[in-house]
This record gives sequence, C-alpha cells and structure tokens, in this order.
Amino acid sequence: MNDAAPIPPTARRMAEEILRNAILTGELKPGQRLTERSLCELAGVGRTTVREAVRQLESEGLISTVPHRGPVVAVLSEGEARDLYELRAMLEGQAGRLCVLRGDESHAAALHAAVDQMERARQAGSMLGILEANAAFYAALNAGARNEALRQAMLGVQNRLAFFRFSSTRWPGRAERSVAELRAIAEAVTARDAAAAEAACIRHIEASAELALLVLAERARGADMVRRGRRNAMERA
Amino acid sequence: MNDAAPIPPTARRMAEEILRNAILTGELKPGQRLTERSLCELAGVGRTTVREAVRQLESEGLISTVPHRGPVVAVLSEGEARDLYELRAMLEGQAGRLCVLRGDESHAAALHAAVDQMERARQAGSMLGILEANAAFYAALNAGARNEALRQAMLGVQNRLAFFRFSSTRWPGRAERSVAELRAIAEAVTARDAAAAEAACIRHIEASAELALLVLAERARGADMVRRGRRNAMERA
DNA sequence: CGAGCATAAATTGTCTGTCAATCCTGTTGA
DNA sequence: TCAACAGGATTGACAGACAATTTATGCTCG
Repeated sequence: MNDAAPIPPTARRMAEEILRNAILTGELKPGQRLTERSLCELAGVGRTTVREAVRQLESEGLISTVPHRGPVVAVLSEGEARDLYELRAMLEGQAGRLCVLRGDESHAAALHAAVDQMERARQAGSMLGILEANAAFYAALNAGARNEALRQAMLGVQNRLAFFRFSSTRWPGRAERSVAELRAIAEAVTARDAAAAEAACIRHIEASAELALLVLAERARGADMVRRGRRNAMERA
Repeated sequence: MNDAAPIPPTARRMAEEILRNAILTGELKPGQRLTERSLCELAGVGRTTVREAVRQLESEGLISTVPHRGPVVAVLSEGEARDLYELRAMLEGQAGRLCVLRGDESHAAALHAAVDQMERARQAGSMLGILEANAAFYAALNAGARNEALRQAMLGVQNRLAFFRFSSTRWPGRAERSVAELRAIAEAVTARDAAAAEAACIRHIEASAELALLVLAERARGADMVRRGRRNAMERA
C-alpha cells in the first residue's frame, strides 16, 4: 500500500499543512485576518514561502484574499454553504452508488466497522473519536467507489465545510442520528442496493446541511449583536 | 449583472491567466517541462510572482510539480482521464437536473440559442466558434442550475480535460453528434423533464469520454514510437 | 566502444532586503 | 458632524544571494 515515491518534505508543504490544520481545527477562525508576518511566525518560514502556501489554501477555498488587504480565513455566506452542501450531497450520493457498483464485501465490512467505531466514540463522548471514525467511513466509501478525482472533490468540499463539523457533532442528539444515517448507508452497500445507498448518502448530507444552516443563522445573529457593540469584531483574533 | 467589486488586476493574476491560457490552448503541451525562467519570460513577471501563479495552477490540476525538478504541464493517465470524465458526467448530469428544477424558460431558450450557434459554427467549420458556443451552452446550464460551487467544480474538471477539446472537435462526425446530444439536453430542459435532462447530460459526457480515451490510446502509441527514437521527446519544448 | 563515476552546470527552494502602491487610522480643520 | 489629510502599517512585486539537489558533461578504465 505504501507509495514508492518518498516526496521530499519542502518547507512550503509543511507550512501549507500547518496553516491548513490551523484553519480546519478552528485555531484560526472564519473571518480572521491573517497578516503575512503572523503566518510567518506560525509556520516558521519566510514571507516568500508563506505567500505560496497561502496561494494554495486560497485555491482550496479555505482562504480568501482581497488584493492589498491580505488573506482572511474564508467565511461562508448562507448561500455558499447551501451550494456546497448541495454539491456535497451529489458527490457523496454518487460515491455511495459507485461503492455498491464497484466495491466488494470488504468495503461493506469496513463501512460497518467505521460505524461501530463511531457509535463507541459517541457513547464515550469522544468528539475526536467521532471525527476519526467519520474519516474511516469516508475512506472506506471512497476505496469502494474507486474514483480518485471524486475522492479529491469530496475532500475539498468537506474541508470547506469543516467549520460546521464541530458545532454539528456537539448538537444534542445529532451524533446519534448521524450514526443511524451512516449505518443506513453501510447497510445499503451490504445489500448491494445502489439506489438505496445513493439516497442514504444524500439524506445524511441533507440532515447535516439542515443543522449547519441552523447553526449558521444562529451564529449570524450572535455576530450581529457583537457587531452592534464594536465594529469588525470578527477581524480581531 | 455587473459585479460591483472592481478587482484590482495584480501582476500575479495576470500571470496566472497567461499561463493558464497557454496550457488550455495547447501552447504548452502536456508533459512539457517548465523552467521558472522561461515562465518568467512568458508571463513577464519576476520569479516570486511566477512561483505563486504556478502554485495556483498546480492546485487546479493543470500543472504537476516534483520538488527540485520543477513544474510540468500535467499529463493525464488513462485512469485519471477516466475518473475525471466519470466525475464530469456526474456533475453535468446534476447541473442538467437542477437546470430543469430551478431554471425557467429563459434558460431553456439560452440553451437552444447556444446549440443553434454551435450548429452554425460547425457548418462554417469554425472550431473557435464551436468552443464559444460550447461555453455559452454551459453558461446557460449553470445559470439555470443556480449553484456556484457546482459551476466552479465543473469548470475545474473541464479545464483539466481541456487537452481533449481540440482532438474531439476535430474528429470526423463528432461535432455533428455533439450538437445532437446538446440539443437533446436543451429539449429535455424545455420539456421540464429533470430525469431526461440528467440522462442526456450523462450521455453527452460518456460519448465525449469514449472518444477521448480513444484519442489518448492513439496518442500513447504515437508517443511510444517517438520514445523509441529518442528519449524524453515530450520534455523538449 | 561503452559503463561507470567524478565533476561542473543548471535549476529549484528559500531567505532577506528593498521599494512603490494601497489601505487603515487618527487628527485636524471647516 | 463630517471631510480632508498625513502618517504608519501592510501588501505586491522584484532582485539578489546561497544551499540543496538534479542534470549534463567529460574523463577514466576495462
């Protein structure tokens, strides 16, 4: 399984990784302004290198840049979030379908294993465990679907929606329903029912989207209240 | 329709545009090695700027870079091309479906107009005209589908497959069938039949994929013959 | 003549410093 | 209260420098 190509880890790639993780984990919050200097410190590289890394993250949709104002951690409008969730539903639905058409029982087993893992993590209250299990689930789904381009597209969309992962898994009762939805996918794959798998994937994402948009609306109200107090509240770290 | 935000054209964006066009138009050929200096000359900017532009194109999939060896115009393996066409079929199928669900008769009219435009261009033998009409068709489809994220994803995939646009439109009889396929999409949209529109989109892409893979195989044979003659033929400009 | 290796040249990865253009902020003045 | 303006901070872009690494050259030896 190991790639025979030992890619030399350049400083740029490491910086990229550091910044990406900082955004995905929420260490850097949406709307936060990122001065080049602060990023240099954070990543431990020079300005040239940081700018290249920022360019990469920009085209992944994690950062938006306005010329002469510098990079900002991307903020999703409600419309953008809606579009992204819709796209995600399409992509994952197709992944589910392909997983049935091209996967075998080993993939179905991996899906069930991931669901079980998530259920255990949920009962243990381990949010990190839940996220890990989720990653395992999608790894299995994509392994079955056997389409690298689709996998990358899904990853990109998921990353852009990463902000909602935290608020979602914390929402009361959401994790439990989420497990049930994923189990429905796993069972459809086991049953080799492509249409059912596709539908189950779409249902799962639609449920996620519903919650995310709710969270977004609530957050917007909160931001409004803060904004009334002092301006540009989100831009200060 | 005009955006109220007049984005300042930075040198980087212009360089990006120049390089992207050079790749999309085939001026820079797949597999061709790109030294930083030559790109500086081509884009008329400094090395720092060119490197940032390359980073952008790299993450668009138009360029691949191996550390310490420099950027190369991306080459698609047969498997990658297959995956991308499959993904493209999914995306455009969904776009067609959404265009029916969310578009109105103005979008249907725009689709038909684009098809007519393409038919005229085809009869006039204008390849450029065909490509323009194609762009108009997709613009109309995406306007109807009303999903910016989907539009961007489609654009990215189409760009990565740009290499095949030329060989495809030249193939004897292909343009004619292509027009017929697109007309089928436009008619499905006019008839407000979402399933038919989706199916028509998928059929169109599958037909394109079939030809592209054929072209790819033929090209591979040709490259083999050249490679037997002298090594690294593709790497010399 | 060709294989193998040492050396030179070219190229990339990265940093630093510089300069103009632009944005942000606080102050001044009407 | 609001407009204009000046100063500082930040970005956009460039050139130059240097180490690390790849690629090309050329030499030796069998």
